[in-house]
Amino acid sequence: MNIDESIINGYQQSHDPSPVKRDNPSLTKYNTAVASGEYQQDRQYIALVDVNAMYVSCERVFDPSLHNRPAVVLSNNDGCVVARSAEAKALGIPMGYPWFKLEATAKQHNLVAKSSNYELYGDLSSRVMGILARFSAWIEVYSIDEAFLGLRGTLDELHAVGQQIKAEVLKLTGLPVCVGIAKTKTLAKISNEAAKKVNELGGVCVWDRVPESTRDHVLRRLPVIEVWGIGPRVTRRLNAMGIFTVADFRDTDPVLIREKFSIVQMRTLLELRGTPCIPLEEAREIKDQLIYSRSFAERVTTREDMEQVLSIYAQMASTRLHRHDREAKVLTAWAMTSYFNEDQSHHPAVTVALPGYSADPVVLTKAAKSLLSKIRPGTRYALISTRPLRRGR
DNA sequence: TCTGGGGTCCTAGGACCC
DNA sequence: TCTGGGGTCCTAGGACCC
Repeated sequence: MNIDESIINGYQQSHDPSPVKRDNPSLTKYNTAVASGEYQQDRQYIALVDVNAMYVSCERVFDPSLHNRPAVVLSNNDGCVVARSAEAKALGIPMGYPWFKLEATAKQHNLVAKSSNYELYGDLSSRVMGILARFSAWIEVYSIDEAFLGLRGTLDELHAVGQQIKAEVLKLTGLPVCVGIAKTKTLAKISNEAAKKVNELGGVCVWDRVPESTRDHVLRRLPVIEVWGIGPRVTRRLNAMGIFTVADFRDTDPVLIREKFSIVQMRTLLELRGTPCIPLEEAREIKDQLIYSRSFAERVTTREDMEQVLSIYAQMASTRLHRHDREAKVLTAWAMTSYFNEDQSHHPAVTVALPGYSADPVVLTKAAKSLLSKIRPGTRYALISTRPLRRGR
C-alpha cells in the first residue's frame, strides 16, 4: 500500500496534546508516561461517551412524568424539534420538524413538548464531564452531550470501565449514557451508535470485543453517510464512484481518496482501518469566531428592511463580543434564501477587515451594511448572520 | 530587465459536526 | 407551509517579502 505515511505521522506528532493539568489522582502517572515516551501505549483506546437524547433526558431528570412516553424539546421560539426521546423517534418525528405540524400527532400519541432550557442543559453537562474526568486524565469535551476519553486495558477491563461510567453517570445525574470504545475516534463513534441501537450490548460497545464477522457484517450494511466526517456532499460523490457502504469506503485506496477529496477523508478512511489519525485535543478556552444568526419570521425582500436587520444583528454581535470581553478584526455578513426556495437560491456574503480590533456597534454595523450592495431586491431572504472573527488583545 | 524558490498572511468558499 | 443556532477545519489563490 502506498500511503504517504509522513503526512499522517507528521500530523499526529504536531497535534499531540500536552499533558493536562487536572485535579486527578492518576495525573502523576500520566505525566510520567508522557515524559518516558510511554504515552502512545497510555492511550491505546478511545471511549466516546454520549448522553442519550440529551435535552429530553435533562427535562426528565426534573419531570419524571416525561418518562416512558414520547417527548421532544423545541428550539428557541418553540419553532421546531431539536431533541427527541426514543419513543418520539419511534413515531418517526424527524429532527428539525416544525412543532405546529405535530399537534395532531401529539394528541393521538400522548406526545409532550418542552421549551428548551439551555442553562439547565449546560449545568448538567458540566456535572457529567466532571464525572467522566475521574475516569481519565485525558478527556476531550466534544459537545454539550459528548466527550472522548483516553483509556487503556484489556478488552474485558475496557468493557467493565464502560459499564462503570454508565452506572456512575446515571447514579449521580440521572442521565442515561452510551459508551463506545475503539482504537480510533471514528470507530469509537460507530461503536457508540452500536451501543445505542443493539439492546443486547447494554449501552456499552467495545469494538474489538465484538466478533470480527459481526463487525464486518455491520460495516457492510451501514451506509457510508453514517460515518463521522462523511456528509451528504461527499456521500453523493462516493456513490457515483460505486462506494455505498462503510466497508466499501474502508476498502478503497486511501491515496485515491486523498486525490479525489482531501486529507480529511483519507484520515477518516484510515481511522476505519484502526489507524489513529484524529488526535484527542483539549477543549480550547478561546473560540475563533462568534456568530449571531437568526431566521426571519417573515421573509425580507427590500433593501430598507435588510438594512435595518443588518444593523440590529451587528449590534447583537457587538453585545455578545462585549459580554465575552472580546474584539473582532474581521466581520462576515451573509444572507440566505430558504432551502425550500431553490429557484431563487442566493447566498450573498461579504467579509470586511475592520480598522483594527473592535467590538464597537457603530463600526460593526457599518461593516455589516456592505452586504447591501450584494442584495437582489425582490429576493426573499430567510436568514442573515454577522460573524465577527478573532479575538482582540 | 528578467527569472526563481520559498515562506507567510489574508480572503473566499466548501464541507462537516452537534 | 416550511427545517435552529452555533461552531471547526481544509483548500486554493493572491499579495507581499526575502
